[in-house]
Amino acid sequence: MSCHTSKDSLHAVGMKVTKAREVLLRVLEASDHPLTVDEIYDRLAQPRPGRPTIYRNLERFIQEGWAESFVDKNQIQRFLRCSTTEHHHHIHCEKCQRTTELDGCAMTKALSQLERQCGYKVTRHQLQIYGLCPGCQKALTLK
Amino acid sequence: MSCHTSKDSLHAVGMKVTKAREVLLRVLEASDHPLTVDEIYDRLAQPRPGRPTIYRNLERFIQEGWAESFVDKNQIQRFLRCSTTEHHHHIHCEKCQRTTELDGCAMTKALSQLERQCGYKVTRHQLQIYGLCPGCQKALTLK
DNA sequence: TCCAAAACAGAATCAAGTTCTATTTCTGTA
DNA sequence: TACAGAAATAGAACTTGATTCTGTTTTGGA
Repeated sequence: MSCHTSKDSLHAVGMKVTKAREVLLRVLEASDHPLTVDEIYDRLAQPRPGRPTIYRNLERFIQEGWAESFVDKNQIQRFLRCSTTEHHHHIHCEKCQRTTELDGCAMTKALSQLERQCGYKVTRHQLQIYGLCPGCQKALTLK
Repeated sequence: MSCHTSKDSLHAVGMKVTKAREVLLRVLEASDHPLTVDEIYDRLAQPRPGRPTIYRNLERFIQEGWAESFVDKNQIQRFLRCSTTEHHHHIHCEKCQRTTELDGCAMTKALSQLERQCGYKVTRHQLQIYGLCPGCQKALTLK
């Protein structure tokens, strides 16, 4: 039984194991949708890390590929845990906010075609996909 | 000779023709890359509209489909003029910041395939593509 | 157990963006 | 051309997400 996943991960990349880091990873993992720093803050039991600590560590997590952030439509940064460090995208349910990690990237072909069309050399891209999750679709048809 | 394009556009949608709006549209049109509100502000001759006026009108322009905004990596909102109200994307040069409007959307097929795979009903998406424009590629190979 | 480096706390600060109210500008009508 | 009502602007004040800074605490290897 492995109760030490986060500890091991932290060690593996040479980061010290601190309360703040363990609890932050736990909060991110427990959520099925991306969280703002305020939401993370509210979910932490006292005594809890301060906001600067939260920001600093989330930044580190992103560097390691353990998490991603994006800016939502209210211009607030949201953070979510990723289960893979491979390039991938997410789909967000517009109704319940649930976020699902997608396998791989569906755009590779379209992008190489694009390169030929516009003359640019594509280096990277960001894609946010929004929709209705299966559960919310069902809820709508029942009305 | 049509010197009244912006005036006509404003009338067409029932917006009053004001100095602020004309000058804002002109600044957006004159730039080949997306501008922050501060950059727009700096390009306006005095007496110039205040920041609230700039934000308010850019918002209106976006509603009309005349412009788009996105949040850059420093979390600052940037605005760019669009030549079409059709759904489309842009590619940004990472070196010179130039932005090019792309024809149509290359993702339609990939998204409907995605729907079948993940069970979500896709409602909308955002795509930012980054790369090197033809000019900057050439400049690199000459070094 | 001890020590140096790393990490944290918390107040202060920064700055993008918004709100609010008084004033000005625009445009249709006479 | 003058007027009136509606729309828009000016500019100060405010909100708030995010960062900086300094002194203190924690971590982990020796």
